[in-house]
Amino acid sequence: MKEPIYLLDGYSVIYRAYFAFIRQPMRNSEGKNVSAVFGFFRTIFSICKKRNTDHLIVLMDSKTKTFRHEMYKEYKANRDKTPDDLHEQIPVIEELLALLGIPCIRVDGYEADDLMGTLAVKASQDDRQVYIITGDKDLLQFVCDKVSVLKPEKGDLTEIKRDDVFEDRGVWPEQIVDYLSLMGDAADNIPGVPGIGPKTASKLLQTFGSLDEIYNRLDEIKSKNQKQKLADNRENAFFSRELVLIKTDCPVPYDEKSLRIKGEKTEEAAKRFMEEGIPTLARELQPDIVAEEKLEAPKNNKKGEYEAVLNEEDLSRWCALVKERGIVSLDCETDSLDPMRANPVGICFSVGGEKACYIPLILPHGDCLPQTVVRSALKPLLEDPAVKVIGQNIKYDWKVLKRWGIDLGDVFFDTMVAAWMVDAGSAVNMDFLAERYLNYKTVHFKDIVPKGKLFSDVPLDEAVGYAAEDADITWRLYEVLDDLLEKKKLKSLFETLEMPLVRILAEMEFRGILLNEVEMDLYSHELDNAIDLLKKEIYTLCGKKFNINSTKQLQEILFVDRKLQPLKKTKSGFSTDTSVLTQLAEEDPVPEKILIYRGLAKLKSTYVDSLPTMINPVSGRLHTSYVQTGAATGRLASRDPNLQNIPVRDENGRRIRKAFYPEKGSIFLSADYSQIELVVLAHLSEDPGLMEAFNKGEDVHRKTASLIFKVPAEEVISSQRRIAKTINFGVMYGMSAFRLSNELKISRAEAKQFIDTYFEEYAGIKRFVDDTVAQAEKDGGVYTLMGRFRPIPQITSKNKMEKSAAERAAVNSRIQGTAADIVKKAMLAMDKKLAEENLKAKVLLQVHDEIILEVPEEEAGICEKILRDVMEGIIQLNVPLNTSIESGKSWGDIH
DNA sequence: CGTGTCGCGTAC
DNA sequence: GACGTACGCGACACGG
Repeated sequence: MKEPIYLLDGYSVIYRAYFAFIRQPMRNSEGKNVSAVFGFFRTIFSICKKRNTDHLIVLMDSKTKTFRHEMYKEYKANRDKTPDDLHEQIPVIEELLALLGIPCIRVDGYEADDLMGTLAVKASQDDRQVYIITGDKDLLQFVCDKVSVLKPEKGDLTEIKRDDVFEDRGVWPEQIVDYLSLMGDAADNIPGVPGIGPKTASKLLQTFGSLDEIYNRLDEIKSKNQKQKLADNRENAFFSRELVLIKTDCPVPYDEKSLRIKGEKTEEAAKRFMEEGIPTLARELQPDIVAEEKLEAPKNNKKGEYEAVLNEEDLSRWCALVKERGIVSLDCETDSLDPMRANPVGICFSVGGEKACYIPLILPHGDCLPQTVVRSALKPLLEDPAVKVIGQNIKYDWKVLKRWGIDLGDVFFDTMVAAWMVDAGSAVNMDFLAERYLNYKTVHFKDIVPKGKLFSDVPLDEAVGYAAEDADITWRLYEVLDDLLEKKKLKSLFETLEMPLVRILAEMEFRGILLNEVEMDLYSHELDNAIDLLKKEIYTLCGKKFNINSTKQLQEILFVDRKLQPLKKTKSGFSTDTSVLTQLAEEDPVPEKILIYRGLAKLKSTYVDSLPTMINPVSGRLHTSYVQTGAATGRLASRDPNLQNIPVRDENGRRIRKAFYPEKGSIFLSADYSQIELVVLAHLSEDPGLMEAFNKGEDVHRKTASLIFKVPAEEVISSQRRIAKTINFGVMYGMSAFRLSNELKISRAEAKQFIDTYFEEYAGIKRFVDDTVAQAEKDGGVYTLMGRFRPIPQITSKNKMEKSAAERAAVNSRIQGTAADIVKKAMLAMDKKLAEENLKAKVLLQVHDEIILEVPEEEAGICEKILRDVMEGIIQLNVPLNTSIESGKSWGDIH
């Protein structure tokens, strides 16, 4: 028997490699996607190594049209265009194949499938074992004793033999062609028999054996429906069969020489892998190769030593150790993800040295110390301002412990916040951070706690291994991230802004806000009636019932039944969003009703019905959670519930705001930065025109209108001001002429004219945009005024769309991020001032450019003054930063 | 039945 | 395709 050969389906493996990493593409240091190059060669290398072979050939599809296109010009017609960042990788792959001397064959007019089919037949006749590496199902038609398919899956290859084909699909390899002819293939645009999928196809073939037999004995098919479908599509089925049948007579060389990897210029190939930013593969070829510049971060993936603390002796030993060191990493295990409801079931500590302990707190979980004993030992320790506490998302632990009776004395270092500052573009959960910075694979919560169970149900040994590990890893991450913050000059921002903010946010969340439940309930019923009425009207107008919430069904109604004009597309059909419905409302009564229905349904489901369920039964208040690492720009996010998107723009929505009210004897005080993003833009760009507008206290939109329409400010009419306002905001988001023209219902040319004039008049803004892009290209990201960095790797993308999206994000990030820094700084200063003045007023909410306080009535006057002074004096910009302050007996009274 | 994705809509 | 940053709802498709 001769050496087995390996036939690799080039494009199939390339595509699978690319899409395997699509959610988190592998990028080299320049931000270029290298997923396909990496995955493709990793597959090849692993075959050569594991199978100890050098008989491997790569087959590629013809670059010109094939005989299938001649048969059927729609062949593969509905395939999406290859993404640009994949397309760019193909020449690199070909270059590397050549350097490595791996045979790569392409024959005009034939697809790789046909080349593989031909070679598979030749080789098996030549007494060789054949392996076909592909992710496509078509090649299964060749599987037999001598031929099997290797399918790349999860970085590994699964071998598919004859029996496996039957097991997976319910048909034998020789039936695969008929099977595919019946079911068709959407990806290749092969019709098949519509309505027959894989299940039915295999059932039919099991009964009848082949496509010919199915049609010979059509009368024996019981299901009328199936019989009809088959009868109607006889031609389609047989035509599909011709397309699916792979050729075995292509003009392709088959000789010992052309089947082998020559493996010549491996050093050059290794170098090339390094250049592409794939050191892993470079080292496969040349283990001692080193990167030109940067060194890998030191990894710490030693296994930790963990112990359970079950007696007073061990407890005091740990307490003494923490006290002596004055610094500890801490992690609480609890019975709920909601920190305002969670009770601790165990606490763990580490002070470094890859050692950690776990103190269980409830019985089934371990023969543990009484909670009162643990609490009185830990309270003086953790409340001591001389003991620095480190945690991963420590705001959570802080709140849980506070409810348990311990108020942390020095919330010193949050590894999650640190990781986010170091790289705002990546994940910050601990499992990810451990792999990234320590090369350490953590135990996952899911793997030790069965679904529906609590952490306290887990046996003590396993619990120790998981929980203590969290404290241990948190400590290790602290060491690495502390260093990184220093190196990246982010330490001061971290220490003076983000870490102090952790406590402020925790306090705001802890306090919560009152919501009038009775009013919400009342409103819910009113909405219910209004929605019901609208539903009925819509059904009557349409002549049938359907689910109005389903965009799919709605499209059917609007664009098929009512024959309205689809105006916009989405990925999977026609859009039915507000802008479309508003336009359609001009010629049909239904869209108008749908708009109203949507508005009410949104209010009801997202706010009116949902908010009351989140009121904490103990405090009677609504406690949001601010996600400090939520936005890459530096903004906060709010969730569970999100109190940063409570409606305000129309009356119906404002009724929800009105249901938020202060405690008895208090009022709400709100301070809102006026136009903070435009002010920031004026400061950063130093554009004289924009600066002048703010310095003279002019109406900036009016001034913009006067500039672009070239009329005196006092002659600007409201429509001109509206356009100017849209452009002012649009510029900060990088709005295109296309979008502007849609928004303002003007022509593209007009819109472009406006934008051009805008940038002529505000030349400083133009320069700001250009400088920002240039600087982002240089540094791979942008900085805010206070030095916060946001990585934007796509800024060097060759994909036009990706590149311009990155440019917009760069410009917007500097503005939005600087504004976010300013508001955060003001929150800190405000909190400090209130404490200094011994005031009872508390900051409750932050909504990006606004902070809201709950203030006892007698403090209203003084607080208003403090608030204004703090907000307006927090930073000296080259234009004034104005604040509008309002107060009220409900949130709805403000604005 | 849970999970992930899409379309849509709310905020700034 | 075409405006930045978020969160969350209902529908739907998919996989067990």
